[in-house]
Amino acid sequence: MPLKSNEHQAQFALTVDLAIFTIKEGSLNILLIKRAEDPFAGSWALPGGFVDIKDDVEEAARRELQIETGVDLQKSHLEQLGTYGRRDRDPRMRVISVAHVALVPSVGKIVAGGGASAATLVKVSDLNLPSSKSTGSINLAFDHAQIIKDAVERVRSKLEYTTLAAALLNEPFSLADIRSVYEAVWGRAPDIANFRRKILSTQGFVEAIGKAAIPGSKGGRPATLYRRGSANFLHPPILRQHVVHDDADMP
Amino acid sequence: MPLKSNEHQAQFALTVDLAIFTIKEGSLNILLIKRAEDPFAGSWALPGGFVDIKDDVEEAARRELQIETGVDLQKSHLEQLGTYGRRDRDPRMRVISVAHVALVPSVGKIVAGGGASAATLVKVSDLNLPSSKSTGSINLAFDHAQIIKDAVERVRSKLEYTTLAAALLNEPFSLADIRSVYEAVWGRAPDIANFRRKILSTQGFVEAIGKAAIPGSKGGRPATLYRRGSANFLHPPILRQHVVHDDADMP
DNA sequence: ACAAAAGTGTTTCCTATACACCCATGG
DNA sequence: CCATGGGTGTATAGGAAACACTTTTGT
Repeated sequence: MPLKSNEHQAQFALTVDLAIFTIKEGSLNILLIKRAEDPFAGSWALPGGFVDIKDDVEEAARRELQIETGVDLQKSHLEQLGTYGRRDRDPRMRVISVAHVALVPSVGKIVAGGGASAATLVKVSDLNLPSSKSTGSINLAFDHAQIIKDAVERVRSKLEYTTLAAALLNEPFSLADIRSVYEAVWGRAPDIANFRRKILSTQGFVEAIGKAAIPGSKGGRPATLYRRGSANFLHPPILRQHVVHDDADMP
Repeated sequence: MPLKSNEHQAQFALTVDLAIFTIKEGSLNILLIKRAEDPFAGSWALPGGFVDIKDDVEEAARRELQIETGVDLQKSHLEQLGTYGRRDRDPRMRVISVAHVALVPSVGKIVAGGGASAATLVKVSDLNLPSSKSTGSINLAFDHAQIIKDAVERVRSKLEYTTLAAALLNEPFSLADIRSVYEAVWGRAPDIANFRRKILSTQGFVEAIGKAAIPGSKGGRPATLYRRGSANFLHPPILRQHVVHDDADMP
C-alpha cells in the first residue's frame, strides 16, 4: 500500500451487512428486514448499517447485531464473510459493504427500525438465491441474494471442520440437538450412531454437565446434556456428501 | 442496509493490498515492496493501491497485480482474503483495505514504483509473523504481518481441498512438481506414491499432454507432463498433519 | 553397471458407514 | 408391555500411510 501522502483519494461510504442465522423449527433461518423506502421498497434485505468514522468495522458489526437481535454479544459467533464493492450495487451512491455472518442460538425481540417496515426470521429455503437448485421465491434487495448464498455456503462448510454447530444451540443441549443442526443446515444428517462417536471423541467439542433432559410426553430415554467445549476445530472434519460443485459465479 | 438517503455518511479511503505468492527455489515466496517514505519508511509492505471511485474492487486488485508483476491476468488465481479496517492501522488517515491473495507460477520483471524503493520476492519463512512458531526477522509495515499470516493460512488450507497447487506452476509440469508445491507450502510433502494416486484419481485435477520431461544431467526416468485440468475442488481433501491450532488472534 | 528419478504393487491400519441391538422413560 | 427416543456394539469396506519394488533414463 504505497500511499503518497499529499494525494487526494477517492472516498467511499462503508456499511456492514449481517447474515444472522438461527435454527427455527428444524430449518435454517436468516434474519431479514423489509425495506420501507426506495430503492427496493418492499423487498427483503439484510440488516446492517453505516460504519462511523470512529468505529472499527468489527465493532460496527457487533453493534448492529446487538441492535437488530438483542442477543448476548459475548456468546454469539460473528465472523467476516467478505466485502462486496461492485460499482452498481447501490443505485444511489458508491457503497462498499463488509458482510458478516453471525450464528445465534435464538433471537430476542426483533424490532424493525431505521428504514425497515418489518423484521423477521425467514427460512433460507424460501429465498430466491442465485443457485442452480434454488427453490424459494422471495427476492432480495441489492446484491443481498449473492451475499446470502455465500453466507450459507460458509456456514455449511464451517460445520464440516469446526465446532460451530453448537453456536446455534442454547445450552444445555443434547447430541441429538447438535445433529439436528447439521440436518437443518445440510439438509441431511449424518448417521446418529457414528455422529455421536465423532462428537464425543473430539476433545473439547462438548462438555457433559452431568444432567439429563426430561423426556417429552411420548417418553424415551432421557438425553445426556452438554454445554459447548473450548475446541474450535474438528480434526478430521465431518465431510458432507459432496454434490458436484456449483461454479456459476467463478470467472 | 437501511439507507436513509438524505443522511450524511462518513467517507473512507479504500485500498487493495495484494499477497502475491509464488514458489522459488523450493520455498513459498511473497512479493513485497520496500517503503521509501514514512510512515514505516524502510519497512517491507504488501503491494497495493487505492481504489478509484470508478473501479470495482476486484478490478482494482487485478490492475495492481498486473502493474506489480506483469503476469498474465487470465492465467493467475486471484481471490479476496478479507477486509482490514482497524481504526489505527494507518497513522495518517482512516484507510480500509481489502486484502487479496494471488497465486502465480512466476513473476515477470518486478518494478519498484510509487513510494517503493525496492520490490522483490521474499521467503515467507524469513518474515516475522504474529505466529507462535515464527522464525523470521523481517518486520512489516502497518498490519501487513497479520494480513500475510492470514493469507498464508488461506493458501495452506486451500491446498487441502482445491486444485490450486497447479496454479503455482508453469505448464507443463510433472506430478513431482505438484508435490514440491505442497512441500514448499506445508513444509512437508505427502508420500509420493500415495500422492500421485490421489492426484490422478481426482478427475480434472491434471490432464496429460502426452509428452515426457527431459531428465536432468543426473538421469532418471522421464516424468510424464501435465497441464491444469478443469476441476477446482478435491474430494475428499488431502489433509495436513494438523498441529494444535493457533488461537492467538481469536476473541 | 550404477545412480537417480519416475512410477507401481502390496500390506497394514484406521475410520467412516451401515445397521442390529440394548437401555430408560411415558403412557 | 409397548412405543419412543437415547445410546452401544460390531462387521464391513474404502482409503490413507508406509515402504518395498520395478522402470527408464544419464554417465
